[in-house]
Amino acid sequence: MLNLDLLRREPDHVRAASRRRGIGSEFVDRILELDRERRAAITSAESLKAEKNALTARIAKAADKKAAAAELRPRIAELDQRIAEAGKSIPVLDERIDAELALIPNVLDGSVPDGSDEHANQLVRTWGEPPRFDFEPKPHWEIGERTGIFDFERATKISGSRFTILRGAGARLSRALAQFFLDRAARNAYAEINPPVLVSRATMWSTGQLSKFSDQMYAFEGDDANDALYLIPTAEVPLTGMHRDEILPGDGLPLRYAAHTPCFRKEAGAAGKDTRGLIRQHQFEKVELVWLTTPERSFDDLETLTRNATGLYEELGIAHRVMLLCAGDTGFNAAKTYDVEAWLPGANTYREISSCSNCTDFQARRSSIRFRREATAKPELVHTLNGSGGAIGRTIVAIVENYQRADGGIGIPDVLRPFAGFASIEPDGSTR
RNA sequence: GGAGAGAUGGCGGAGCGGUUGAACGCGGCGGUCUUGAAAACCGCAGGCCCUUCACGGGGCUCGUGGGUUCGAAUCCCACUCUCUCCUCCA
Repeated sequence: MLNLDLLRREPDHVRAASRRRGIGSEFVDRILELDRERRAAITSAESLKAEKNALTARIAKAADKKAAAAELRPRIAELDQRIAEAGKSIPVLDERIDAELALIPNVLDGSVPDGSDEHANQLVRTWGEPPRFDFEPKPHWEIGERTGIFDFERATKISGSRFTILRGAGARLSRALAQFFLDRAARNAYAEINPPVLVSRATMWSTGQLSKFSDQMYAFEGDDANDALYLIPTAEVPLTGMHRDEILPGDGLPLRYAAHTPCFRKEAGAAGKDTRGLIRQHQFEKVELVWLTTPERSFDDLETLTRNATGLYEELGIAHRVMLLCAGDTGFNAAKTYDVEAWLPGANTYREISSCSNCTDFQARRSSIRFRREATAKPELVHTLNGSGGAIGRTIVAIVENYQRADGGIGIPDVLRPFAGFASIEPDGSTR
């Protein structure tokens, strides 16, 4: 959620930020007007309350309380009426301001390039060379189906489209990747968390997912709207939600968390995109990395987080590049996002494999996650960062396509072998 | 699912319907003392919002939402959550 105070003090800054996102800025004046009305209502209602409280205190101090109460009761009753009248618009205005504010994306960092879509994203760096093949490299679904490690047909039978069954070496590879990612997260000082994957509406709301992913999430209806439970679209939700409404000691920051969870997305609006293979699934696993950090270091921490993600693909020997997303491509909560894109020989292109974002105080404001620099200091909002480190399904895709052999078998990257327990997947699906 | 108990400040724990935003203890912060530390002693301290250039002033806040009352942490109602016992269960 955007800082209302920023909007009051620097409306032009917010207007400029909206323009960069390619959205209108009429909301600025609308909110400022609502805010003026709201504050006027609060001020008048509160001064009437103060008047009333003074009368009540007089009764409390009077020698004869009954007599004092009898004398003052009519004036108090009149004040009660005026208080109710003066204050009745406040909750309505609150709601309207919140509703407007909830639709405004985070203010972009100055380093984010202009542009409306992915074509304007900026190449930051590349690592590795795309592998050369002396045969025509195949897409992962072909290799996977031939070896039997993916079973799309039966997955469709039991669940529908955009689900995949991993079988044998495929399932083991998935498990090995989860272990590998978690192992590296631990080395990089992330605390491992195993959170619930069903979360309450309040949690979804506070992490800002309801506005961003509202049509992307699977929900279980409760007896009423408030006991609905949502399947998480990413572990970012429970990991940042954990500290909702907390004031953290400043010397404990940054907090770094890693969680391996399944993630669930409806992928509404992605019809026809990535229909083959396991690039875009309704259910997938990943290890998510989350930081709660301080404002002055959050952009440096974003670099570290991104390095943590790319380090995984360096170890796996998969060529990749880091892209700085342009204004139009940067997500709602983020002030700045780096995508890590892995080279996929079957597709002959780079595809997103991790997305690392600094949400600054945008998420923390809605979730009310704060910290104190000193024991006696005023609480300030933390900055939150999140990124995948890494995405298990998409990494399987990258391994299968990059390590495919002419005979239809698949090599396993060296670092993964101790976790997998095998060094290759043979054309018949067996392992060596 | 059934029965009971309870929800107060960072923690523990008080709180006749009226200077209780909240005793007391621990913890925290700042002092005094000390070469330094500890101990002891003294003092300061919740959060949110409105207002003010500022000093300050004001409102809200004792799980949440309603109600009674001139006045509610204290009384009433509903809800939520936690704990104990029973039941069930990976």
